[in-house]
Order: sequence, then structure tokens, then C-alpha cells
Amino acid sequence: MPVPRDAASRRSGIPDATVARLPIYLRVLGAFAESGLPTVSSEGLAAAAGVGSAKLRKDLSHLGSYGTRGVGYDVEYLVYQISRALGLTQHYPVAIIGVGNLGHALANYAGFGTRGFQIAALVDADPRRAGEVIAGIEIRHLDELETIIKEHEISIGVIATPAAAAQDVCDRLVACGVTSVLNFAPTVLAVPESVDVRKVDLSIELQILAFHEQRKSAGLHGEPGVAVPDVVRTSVASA
Amino acid sequence: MPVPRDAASRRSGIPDATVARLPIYLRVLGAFAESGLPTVSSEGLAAAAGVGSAKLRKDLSHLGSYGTRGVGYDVEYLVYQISRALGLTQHYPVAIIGVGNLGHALANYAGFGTRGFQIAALVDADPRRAGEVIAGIEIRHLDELETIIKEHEISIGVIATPAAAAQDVCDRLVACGVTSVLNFAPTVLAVPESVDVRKVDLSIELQILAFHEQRKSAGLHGEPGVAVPDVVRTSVASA
DNA sequence: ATTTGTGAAGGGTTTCACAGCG
DNA sequence: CGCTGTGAAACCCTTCACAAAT
Repeated sequence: MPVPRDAASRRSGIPDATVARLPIYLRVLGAFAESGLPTVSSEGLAAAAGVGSAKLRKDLSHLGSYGTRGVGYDVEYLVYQISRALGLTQHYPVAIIGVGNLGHALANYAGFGTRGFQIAALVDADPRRAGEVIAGIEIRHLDELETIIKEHEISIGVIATPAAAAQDVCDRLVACGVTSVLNFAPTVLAVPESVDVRKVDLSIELQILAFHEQRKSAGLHGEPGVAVPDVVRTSVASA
Repeated sequence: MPVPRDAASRRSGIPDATVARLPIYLRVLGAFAESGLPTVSSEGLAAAAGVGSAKLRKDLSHLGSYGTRGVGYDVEYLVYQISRALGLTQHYPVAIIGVGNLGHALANYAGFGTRGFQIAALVDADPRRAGEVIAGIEIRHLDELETIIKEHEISIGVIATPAAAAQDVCDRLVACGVTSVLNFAPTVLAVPESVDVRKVDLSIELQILAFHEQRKSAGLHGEPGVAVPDVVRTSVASA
């Protein structure tokens, strides 16, 4: 029974690492489009996105041949092709569970509504918050979770509850047919194989920074310092 | 001029991929410690952290040989060793710039204060918010940024401003000597090579989920489904 | 002349499988 | 006998360098 190498990237043909960068390209292209720029070279787009130009070209090559040699990429067309590859041509209704500080921030986050997503429901366990309206959406009680998910045909759930509640909420979401979960609670969620979970953990990111910070102060006099450019100064349509 | 392969991982000996997972192990070990469990096997710890046991052992082997063959790892001791490797034995003061919804959430986030970090300052551009107290810390105005950073000797900055302000704030932080930045604003920040930037982008995470979501509904009847366990159900000291 | 698209080379990461130690 | 620690293999991702196209 030969197990396939990687479920996600094998099914789609687009490597995971590339998929993770496409949204960045999309955002940068958006800025270029607003500037009225008709085309970009791989060099220009790569600089604005903070990656190497070869990597960018390889990434885009996985979607097809959408550039013109000697010219570059048509901005509008590339936006469309990347959007299509990411599946953003359809609209996804999402539910946010847990309307504490973080859930509140997420509900007001502009990036959610803009590209392919729509916050269809806010849910909280505190009955006193039911009825409250945030970002134009009424908060409903956790008891109604199953009803709400089915009502809006939600397949993406955002968990912004305390850690203690996260697994339980996740189980209920999965039971209603949710197949993608974005988890902000500091717990490892257990889910069936058919469900995708992505985790955002503020404290983990800080700890990774701390590690590098520590190394900096430790090695301030070792071997002759060789500069390794990682992110290079770029000036894009800044905003 | 031979460029070294990778700045971070070469200086420390610990691969980046491993560093990114150590905080997860640390959290899971914390739960085990509270349960009073004296030792864990690589299998047990790996299951709770959602990774394979071989990967976990290889990760830990980069820190040294802290396990006992035939027994497992001493929970308390491993917590200490991972903390030390990550540089969490010292305390890092951090500043949060931008106290909108997200900054507010971050200020109240328990994970910040607990492991090695302390929120030393909250800064906002709105003069009307100056003086307001959140999570026991008084908000100060952006004009005072330089003073505050130096006063508290802050080397880690958290940017939670709108995208338009992020690069400017970042430049000012770097000018004051901040060497690590955690960026929540949806922009690619340009910094000198000596500064580390990590980015958390809510909308990007959602777009990655959308990609996988799309592939699911597309291939619901292709080849005979082969199960690829990704995250397996585990029951740890749940909380 | 310029810039894309891509084989091929080079690293890094994960997985395997087992030797070695308790 | 159980479990860790680790070479070796397999895999994935990145980088290089250039042929192909406009």
C-alpha cells in the first residue's frame, strides 16, 4: 500500500510553499494595479514582495505561462490568474467563534471581507453578548452554532475562543461539515484527516523572534561578519 | 566571497524548521507538567504536538541528548532545556505599536506575559487615547516612541498599526535599535539585513485555506481515497 | 536587448530503519 | 525489551544559469 507523498501538493500540482506566497503576490499586484501600472517584470514584483526573482518566476510557472518574454506580466491578468488558482473567484462565508478582544479585531479586519471572504456569522458563549452588533453582524449564542453553520453553508470556521473551549468548538464545527479551520487558540487541535487546520499563534511567533534575538547578542564578535541580505529595501506603492 | 548558506541556522546549529516547532513542544510539555507527569516518550509528546515521533526526536537531538533510552524525557528538565535554547530564560520587554482592535487583543493576550515576555509599552497615534490604561499599561503617544524604546531598552517591537503607517513605524523602531519586529500589518516591511521580521497575516492564512477548500470540492470522486493521517486525535491534559 | 520559463544543481527537511544504550 | 539518537535515503524547495521567445 504505497502512501502518496503529499496529499495537498500532489492533488493540485502547486507546491505548498508556492501556495503560501501567492497571497503576497496578490496583495502587491493590487497595489501596482491601483498605481495604474499595466505590467511588471518578475524582478519588480519580486522586490516588492520581498523574494528573489527566480523564486517568483518558478512560483508563477506552476500556474501556467502568463508572462510575455521581454515584457513581463500583465498586472490585471495576473491578479485574475492567481485569484483563480487560490479559489478566490468564489465567495466563502466564514464564521468567527469567540468574540473576545481577538474575535472583535477579526470581525473588523478589512482583509477578511475584501478578497473572497465574507463574515457570515459571529458566535459567542456569553449569553449577554447575544444581540450585540459588530461590523454590521449580530452576535449569536453558541447554542445556535449548528443551526448557523448549516443555514449559511459555512465551510470555513475561525476559532478565537480561549484554549479551553477550542477543541470542543472545533469538534462541533467539524460535525456540521466545516472542512477548514483557522485556529487562534493556543492549542493543538485534533481533527479528522479530511479537515484542514491552520494555526496562528502570537506567542509562538514571539518565541521564534526571541531565539534569533538571543543569537544576535551572543555572537557580536566572532568570525568576520559576512553580510547576508535577507530582505532588501524596496519602495513600492507604499500607501 | 563565499556567502554562508544560512545566517540563522548556521550561527546556532539549530535548523529554522526545528526552532519553529520548539515553542509547540514547550506548550505541550507545560500541560504535561501540570498533570504531574514526570516523563514522556517521544511518541507521546509527538502525538500531543501533532508531529511524527522521528521528527520530534531529531528536533530534540539538536539541543543535546536530554532523553533516557528505554524511558523517555524528563518533563521538567526538557522544559528548561527548550526554554534555554529559545532564549526564554531572559526576559524580553516588548512594545506594541497601534492599539486598535488588534493591539488591544494583543495587550490582553495571556501568552505574551507568561513565557519570557513582558509588555513594556503601548503606543498609539491617536492623542485622545493617550493616558488610557489597558491590561495595566498606560497608552502613550507615538511622538514619544523613541523615548519609550530607549527608556525600556526594548529590542522587540510588535506592529499592529494600519498598513499605511507600518513602514514608517518600523523605520523609527529600527532607528532606535529594535532588532526584531513582529508585523501584523498587511504590508511587506523593508528592513536592514540585521533586523528580523516575522509576519502574521490573517487574510493570507484564510486564502491558503481557501485554496485547499477549493481542491476538496473539485476532487470528490477521483482515484480511490487513500487515507493520509495528518493530525491524529489525541487527548492531552486538555485544560 | 530584454525578460520569461525551466532543466539541473544544491541545500534543507522529513522519513526510515536500526544501532546503541539503559 | 523499550526507547532514544542518528546515519542514510527520499523528498521538497530554492537557486543558478541559460535557452527560448518577443
